[in-house]
Amino acid sequence: MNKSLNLRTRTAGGRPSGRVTMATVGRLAGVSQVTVSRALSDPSKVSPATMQRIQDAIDITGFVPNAVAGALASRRSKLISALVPSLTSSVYASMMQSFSDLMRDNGYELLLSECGFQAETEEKLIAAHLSRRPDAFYLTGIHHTARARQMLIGADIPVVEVWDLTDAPIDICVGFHHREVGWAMADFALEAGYKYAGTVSAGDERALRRRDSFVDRYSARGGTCVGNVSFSDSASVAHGRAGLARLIDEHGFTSGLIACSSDLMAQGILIEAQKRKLSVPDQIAVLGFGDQDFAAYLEPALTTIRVDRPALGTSAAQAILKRLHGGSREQSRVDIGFQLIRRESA
Amino acid sequence: MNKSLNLRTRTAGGRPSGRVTMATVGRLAGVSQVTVSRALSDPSKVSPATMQRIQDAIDITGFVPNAVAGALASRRSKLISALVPSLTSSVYASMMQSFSDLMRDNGYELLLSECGFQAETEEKLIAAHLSRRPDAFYLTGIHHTARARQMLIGADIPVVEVWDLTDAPIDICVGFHHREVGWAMADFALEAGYKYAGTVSAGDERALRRRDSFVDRYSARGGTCVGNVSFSDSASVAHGRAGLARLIDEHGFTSGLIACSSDLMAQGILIEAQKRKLSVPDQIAVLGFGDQDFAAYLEPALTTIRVDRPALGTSAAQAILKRLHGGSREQSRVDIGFQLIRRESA
DNA sequence: TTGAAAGCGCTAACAA
DNA sequence: TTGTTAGCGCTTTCAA
Repeated sequence: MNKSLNLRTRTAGGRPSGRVTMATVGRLAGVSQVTVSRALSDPSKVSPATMQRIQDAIDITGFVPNAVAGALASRRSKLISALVPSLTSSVYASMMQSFSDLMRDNGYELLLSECGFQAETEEKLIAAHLSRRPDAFYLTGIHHTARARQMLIGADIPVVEVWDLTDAPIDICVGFHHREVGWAMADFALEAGYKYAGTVSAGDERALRRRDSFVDRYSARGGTCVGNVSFSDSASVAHGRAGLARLIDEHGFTSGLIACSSDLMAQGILIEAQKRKLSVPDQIAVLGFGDQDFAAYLEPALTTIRVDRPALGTSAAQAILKRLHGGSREQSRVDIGFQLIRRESA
Repeated sequence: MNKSLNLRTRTAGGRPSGRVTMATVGRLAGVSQVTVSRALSDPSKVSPATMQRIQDAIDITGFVPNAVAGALASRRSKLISALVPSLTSSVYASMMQSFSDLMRDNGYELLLSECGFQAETEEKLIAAHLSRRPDAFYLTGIHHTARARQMLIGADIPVVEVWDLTDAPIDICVGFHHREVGWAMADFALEAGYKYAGTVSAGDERALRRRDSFVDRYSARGGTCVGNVSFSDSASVAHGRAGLARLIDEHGFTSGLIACSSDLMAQGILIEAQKRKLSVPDQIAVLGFGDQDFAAYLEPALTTIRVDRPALGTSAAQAILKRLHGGSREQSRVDIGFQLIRRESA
């Protein structure tokens, strides 16, 4: 009684619950510190009566367990590091969402940083994150510096590379072949009867790879590629509009299909076409990438490549969890595929 | 020489650098463990020759400092907890970006979770985050459960509440008055000559607060509010389209201004209007909120409320850093304001 | 079912 | 400039 009063006073005062430890709780409940630890990690290992007293003590003190100490002692941080190129791009965000949901359901929190599109920036962040001893690592893409790979391998934790596929993953990789996306877009363009095409792309490496394979296949099968416009930074509606303008004004594009690196670019093209009173898809056909939320609700509705982002996130999380719990050791590769969704814009 | 060889062998082998500690590095460099710690935290406290040997030892071993142990010993985790309603909404993401950039420049990493729009979910996440002993806490909005406030106050760390303003912040708060936004929208509508108005909103509390103050002011000053449509979840283009449809079909809206809870909604309305061949802004005027990237590039360009999201993020970070370094104790409140940007849609 | 003892890998005094 | 000594608050054996 007296004790609890003391504790309440402290809680009301200056530096409170931060100082409450398992030892404090144990003292109040009349048990040792270890018993408190057990009660929290596995209640079945503690008698119901003891459990109750501990619970009361926790309520009184407002005890919040110190996961830092726990992590140091157990060598498990319950933290997952994640590096994404951009927080603002809803493409990455929407897959991150399903990834983190599943992780959190299993007791893991996310240490998230934005790494941009440069491997050197990523390398520094990997070092910073590894010092926090995450239990697993999420990376976007398959291109990393040699030192980054080395550090990651040295850390001896599950590493998942998402959004792309390679024969030599660091550990696990979940994604799809961007080259095949380009091919599918080219085949579609040809089969739909578009003899002329242009491309508008953002500056990231995967987008450029899709574009290159599109152009190769399209040309190889007899299409005429009128011009390629690319921007060094991320996709945006503004770039989409400027992209169509440049295709027309600088490359003499008059009609045909435009293959975009993302739905956002495609949206910009739709708007610029509308402004210039060019009919879509008759004069200008537009093919997006991503099948973002808005794609089906544009006017005309966007024909695009759908990537199942929730599945991407879920698969990545499942692969990590399997390693973490099950403990399987073999490298794994999951091809999530993609799908061309034909709507009205092409 | 021998030692370094041993270490290399271990690194190539099974469980490597994870086991390398400051003690290992020190042994290799011929100094004690503390000297390694000093060399890393403040090189000026160590002689250049020693520094060099330590650096070599680090390179050879691939040593990655254990920040978990560091945090436990120093009681500073260099971690900032952040809870945002949604990762996919670029509105929150773009402010988080500037927040995290500034934090990272000062050596802090982000523990980020999505908390949705319910205070109960948030409460659980707050508890989980606090157990990791973050050095500061970032919250979205000012509505939290009593227990959440209590835990946060008990943690005795800087807490910043962003996106809204209140007279009773937990600690620091940075935002603007949503009520004033509604008033500004109403005043604009009236002064621009729109006698009829409708609203389309997402389900979050701040959006609803803006809408309510819009409706109050607009009606009070003589405008006629034809109808309000709201959705229980987040804003989207699809909801924008459906919103206009419902305003017209269910509320008999024929002409006037539509005040939206976000630019995304506004965009949907623009598209639906185009589809229905209603001219904007002549028959239907549209007023957005947020001034997102795309707003200026829609057709017609969107008239909207600009909130300086980078400034929001930077201010929040600066306030935290000031507390963390300077150590000032007084509560602070920063009104970041907002601005109506008139373009073509209204 | 419970407890005692020994660390986890660092930082923070205090000495030398 | 460097080292010694104590912890930080937990988890992990190992005993009782």
